[in-house]
Amino acid sequence: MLDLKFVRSNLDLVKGMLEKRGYDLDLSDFQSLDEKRRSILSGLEQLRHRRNKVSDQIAAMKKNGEDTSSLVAEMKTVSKEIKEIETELPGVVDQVNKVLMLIPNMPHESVVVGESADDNPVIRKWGTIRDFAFNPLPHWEIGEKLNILDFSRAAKIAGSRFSLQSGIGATLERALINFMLDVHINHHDYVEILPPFLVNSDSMTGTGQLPKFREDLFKVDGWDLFLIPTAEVPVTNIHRDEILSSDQLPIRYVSYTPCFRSEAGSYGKDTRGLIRQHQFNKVELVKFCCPEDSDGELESLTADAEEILQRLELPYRVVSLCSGDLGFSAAKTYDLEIWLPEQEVYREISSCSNFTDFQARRANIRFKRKKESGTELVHTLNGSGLAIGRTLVAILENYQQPDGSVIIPEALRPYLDGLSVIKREGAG
RNA sequence: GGAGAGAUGGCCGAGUUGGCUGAAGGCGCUCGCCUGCUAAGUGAGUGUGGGGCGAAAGUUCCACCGAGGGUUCGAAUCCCUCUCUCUCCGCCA
Repeated sequence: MLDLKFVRSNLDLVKGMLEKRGYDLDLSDFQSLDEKRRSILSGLEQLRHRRNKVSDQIAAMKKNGEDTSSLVAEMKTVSKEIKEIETELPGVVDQVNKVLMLIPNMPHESVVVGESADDNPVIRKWGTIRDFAFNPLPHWEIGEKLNILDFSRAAKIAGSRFSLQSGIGATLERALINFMLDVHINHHDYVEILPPFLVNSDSMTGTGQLPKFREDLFKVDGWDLFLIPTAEVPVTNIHRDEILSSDQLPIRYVSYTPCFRSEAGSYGKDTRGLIRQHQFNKVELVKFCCPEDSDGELESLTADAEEILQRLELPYRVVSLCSGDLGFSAAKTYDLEIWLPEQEVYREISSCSNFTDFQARRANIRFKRKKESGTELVHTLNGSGLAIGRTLVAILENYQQPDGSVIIPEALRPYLDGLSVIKREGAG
């Protein structure tokens, strides 16, 4: 969330931002609500001040054996009054917070104003798109023919939007996870994290999934636990309610987890294949840094994710999300989009964002500079590095051969016992 | 799941007849002094959040001793609920 003081003193700026993002949020009574909160609070504090003073006085008088009954009687009514205000205040505070929680982050100054994904500027392209001498197949056909993907049995076991991989299809998934982790750990200086895959509502609130996006989450019945929609949630919450030291920063974590999303509101989209699933694997990059470093850290985080695609020799492009396409918490986002030859489109495979202090304020993640008093909020960033399932899709589709086999990118072969091509195996 | 113990500042750790305790003491850290380096010594300072006043340095008020409620003029201290940690038993990958 944004800083209350910032919103209070820059209300017009915030309203203009909402418009650029295409948000319909009414802030007209925010000011009066905030003033009401403050006036109640200061009245309460005056009463409490009086109570503290007189209580001390009573203590002193009792020591001297003086009669305190009239003061005690007076304080009884003051206490009652305090209690009344104390019951009134949380409601008003909640109202202010509720509004504050619904305001998205201020976009970075470099973010282009636009309405939708069509307005996202392309920053760069990498790799050459292969010229197919035959009609390339979609990955689900390739996978089923190779007997490594089985969607109908996945549906029997769990339902739609689940997948089952077998044989080399399962091994390839595991190889991709290890390959990506190794690159980020050994070449990019990230620390590996294996977090809980279920988290409580405090954590979901800390990273912004709650309260606004509850319907996107799977909840465990009878528990205050949710299945994580991304490793961002547990990993960012590692430092919730902590005060870090500036010489610890930047902190860079990489984490493999499965991700669970209800995909509410995406009926009819990507109904076939691995693109949109209730459960998928992802290697996530998460950073905590000083405010002045977050612009640079976003560039390097994006480059780290790109390197995976480069090593796998998969053609992609980088787009910068425009104001209308930008996520709720993000100040700036680069999407990595992979080329899919069958559909002849670029599809998102990674989303790298700088959240500035927006998540940190909500999750209360602060740091202290050496030789300075006071605390500041850290900046948080994260990005996929990468989505495993979609990478598998990209490999199957971009490396498919006329005979139905699929060449394995060289960088991955050490993780597959040297295997260089996937051919049909085993009966199903 | 059963029985018991605990939760205090960056860390350790006092504080149970309720009342100058925002909290002793220690460690750590910062600044100064001293010692030709290092170590030791020595003096001072050192929580967070919010409100008011101030251009600022600052000043003042309120809150916070796991979380939430209660008793009381007054609670870190008493009562209730919850969460977490530890020990023992049971179960289990």
